[in-house]
Amino acid sequence: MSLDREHVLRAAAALLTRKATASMDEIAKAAGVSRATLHRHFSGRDTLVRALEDHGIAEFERALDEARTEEGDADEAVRRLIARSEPVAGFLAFLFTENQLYEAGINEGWNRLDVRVQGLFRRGQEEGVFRLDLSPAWLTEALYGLIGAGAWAVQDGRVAAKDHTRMVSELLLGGARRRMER
Amino acid sequence: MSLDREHVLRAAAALLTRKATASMDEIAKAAGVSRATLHRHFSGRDTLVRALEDHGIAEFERALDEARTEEGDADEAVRRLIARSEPVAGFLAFLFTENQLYEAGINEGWNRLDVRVQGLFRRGQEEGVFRLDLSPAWLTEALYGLIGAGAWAVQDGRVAAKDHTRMVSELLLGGARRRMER
DNA sequence: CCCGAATGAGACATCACTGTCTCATTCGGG
DNA sequence: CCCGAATGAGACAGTGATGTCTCATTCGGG
Repeated sequence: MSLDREHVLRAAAALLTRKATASMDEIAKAAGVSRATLHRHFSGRDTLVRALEDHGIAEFERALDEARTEEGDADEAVRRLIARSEPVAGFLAFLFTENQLYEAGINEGWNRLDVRVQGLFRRGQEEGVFRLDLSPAWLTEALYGLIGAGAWAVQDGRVAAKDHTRMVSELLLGGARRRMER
Repeated sequence: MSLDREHVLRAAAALLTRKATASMDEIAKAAGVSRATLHRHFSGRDTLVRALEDHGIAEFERALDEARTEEGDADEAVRRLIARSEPVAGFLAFLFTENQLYEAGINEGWNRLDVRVQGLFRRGQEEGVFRLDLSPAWLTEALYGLIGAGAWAVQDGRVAAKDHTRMVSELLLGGARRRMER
């Protein structure tokens, strides 16, 4: 049942990320359902967008939980987080471009995640794993941006799906990690 | 004369990046002109978006020229490119999110730039400056993503404007550069 | 100071999208 | 096999945005 819902949301996120002005008709077609059915599941565009935001936030929070970001080396934790986020990268990309969420009331949910991610980078700095001249806020922003860019590149065939996690991890960690003195 | 145009385009890009469904009325207000005047400059929304794309592409191409990306060390060239792109980062962010350009006919212009940026990263790899396990295509995508994320973070007050270039450069180059054996 | 050009404000018809409805058809569990 | 639930297709009115127009006002160079 909710597998249908998941499928529709996924298609909607993919389309709206690429074309934010898409009509309900286009979204329905992209999801492979009729406009009537789309309306039965999500009464109106606002509801759909809200569901997209909620679902994306919930899924990313789950990734954050499963990655156990408080445990182990910070760089390994970041790597786990990216790997866990990969399946929901499409939703992340949507949330990232949908900056409109900074005017509605979704802030609380999103901010909660933001704090956790920033906390992870801060921990890495305190433990001497990450360089100190790049702020946690920026590293967080960069994480979102790179995951989104990666998802988009995969979806567009410019990068192989199996390389997504490695590409994002290597670039972000390579830039964030402190040079080993040696 | 065209300073007005530049101003309007800049405001439109900033607004549309944040809220892609903004009405012409909202865009006009954001630019500080009346809807009638906005219409006198750009006859219709399509025209405006097209102008935004063209202007963004032209400006980025200029940044590419001025950075002289064929000269000197590749990593320094990338740094110059990021620095030159900073003033037009807002347009870059718009182009990046406006992935719709992959269905219209703007491809040619954009592809031309894409080839040049990828070429720069490829040169860096051939000269032993950049690591080989991250493809030029991905590094290019990451460059766009990071510039966009940076512009967005600055516009939102999470990063100081003067830090934009350094933040983006350090992260991207840190991740892309080959480790010096030493 | 003057006059033409540009602008702001608003009215207006048009149009695409939206949300709701009906009805025929398909699907799937019992 | 059967029946209720879900779906697809389409019609329909309501609504908000759009594009065009007019007119009064402001602006800026000569």
